[in-house]
Amino acid sequence: MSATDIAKRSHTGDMGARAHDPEGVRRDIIAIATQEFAEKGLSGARVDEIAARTRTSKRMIYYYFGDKEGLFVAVLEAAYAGIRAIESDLDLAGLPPIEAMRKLTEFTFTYQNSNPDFVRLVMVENIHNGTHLARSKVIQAVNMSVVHVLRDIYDRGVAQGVFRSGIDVIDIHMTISALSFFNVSNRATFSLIFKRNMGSRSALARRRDVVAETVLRFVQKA
Amino acid sequence: MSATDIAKRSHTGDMGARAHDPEGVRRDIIAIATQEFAEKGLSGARVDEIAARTRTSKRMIYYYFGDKEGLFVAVLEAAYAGIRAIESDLDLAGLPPIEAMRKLTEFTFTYQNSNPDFVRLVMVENIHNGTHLARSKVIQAVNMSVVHVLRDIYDRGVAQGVFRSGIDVIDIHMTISALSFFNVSNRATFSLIFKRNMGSRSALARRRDVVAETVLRFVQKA
DNA sequence: GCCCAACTTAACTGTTTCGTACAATTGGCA
DNA sequence: TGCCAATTGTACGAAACAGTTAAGTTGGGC
Repeated sequence: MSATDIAKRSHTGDMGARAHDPEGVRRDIIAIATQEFAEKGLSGARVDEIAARTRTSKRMIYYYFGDKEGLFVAVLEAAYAGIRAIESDLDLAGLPPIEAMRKLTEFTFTYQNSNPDFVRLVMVENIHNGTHLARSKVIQAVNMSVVHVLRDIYDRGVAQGVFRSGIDVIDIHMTISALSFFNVSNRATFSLIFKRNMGSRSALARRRDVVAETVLRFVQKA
Repeated sequence: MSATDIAKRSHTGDMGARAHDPEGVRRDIIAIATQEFAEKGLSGARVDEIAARTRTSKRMIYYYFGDKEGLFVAVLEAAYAGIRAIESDLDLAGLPPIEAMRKLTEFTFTYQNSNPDFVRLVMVENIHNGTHLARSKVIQAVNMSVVHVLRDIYDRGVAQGVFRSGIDVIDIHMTISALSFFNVSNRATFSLIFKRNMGSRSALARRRDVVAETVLRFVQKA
């Protein structure tokens, strides 16, 4: 938000965009709105507040996103798109099943703990019963890729005799997600009740290992 | 919370309360507010709406709870008090460690899935970083009882050689909570993305068993 | 029976907040 | 160059909303 006039310059001539920079404005609005919605929820966030922190004005929010809910949908879409992009870079197909499963679990845990905004947006959306996600066409297919990755790992594990058979991969994914998600979503109340700092570097590293072990013990044959 | 007019009668003459029924009014307000806050969040819920659904008026909310946040704190306290009451009736000390651990896990899972309002209130409170829970003196000790129950089960399991040693009981509790909580908190988005009805009777029973198995595999020696 | 404190009601207030009307600007293109 | 469509800024409206004012009512103790 500081010296942001550079973006204009760097644009090639593909589309007129110098003082007019619709994409940049969109991204700017979404970035700020992400923070506000994640921090205060859908009803708690204020359009005026978002607009004030943007490099542009409130009028632009309505111009690009229609209304507050339209903005929220766009924010959700951007958030889900973020995790997908990184997920595909993991290259788990090359690893032995056990290592791959551990790495996938650790990645999920670390990603969610490093991106509390993402987790909180999903919480907010769930409070609203997923109505905005349902409205979005883009997101539906996004997380399905994880299942394919998981399926490959699991099937290889069963074939090699290191994983027991008969497990639903969605169950595995649900377990990995739940254990990773909870550490962020319930950090405030849990830390308070049990007097733990769940956010410290060491606590996170320890819990990450426990989660990975939990998942492995669930799928392994032994 | 249903037929609650008995309380009036049972009141001794310590304080006048017949047409004046402060406790009844309080409970009524809290019951309605619980639904509204759970459904729409702290900012999303409307005091006027809560008041309208109450048998009394908006002025009473301010009379008894000071302001909207005071009401939310009272709602949170009531919600946490609910789970504690039932938890102590489980009598797990009499069961062998493995059975006790399974029963505790199944109870937690079933309770949370049967009380989505409780789960959603905790979600809402976490979105607000636990500031209201921190303000409440009552709740701090509440959930600690679970840890004692768990400690007893775990220690007996280790002593009998069926559980491996060196596990932090808070980790066990966190795992049980996470796996139970997620099934309610993320039901909307998860069901949508993976096209599963996580709320059906059969899906719940199946998942409950998977969760119990996950916990047992985590603590058992084998 | 009457007085007082607890309780209750309805109408009201001052802000906050989403959303819009309308004017103005900008840059590509004919 | 000058037009046109895509943007952008300013000021405002109308409704929603948390919280309050002020005037009761109710019932129990004296």
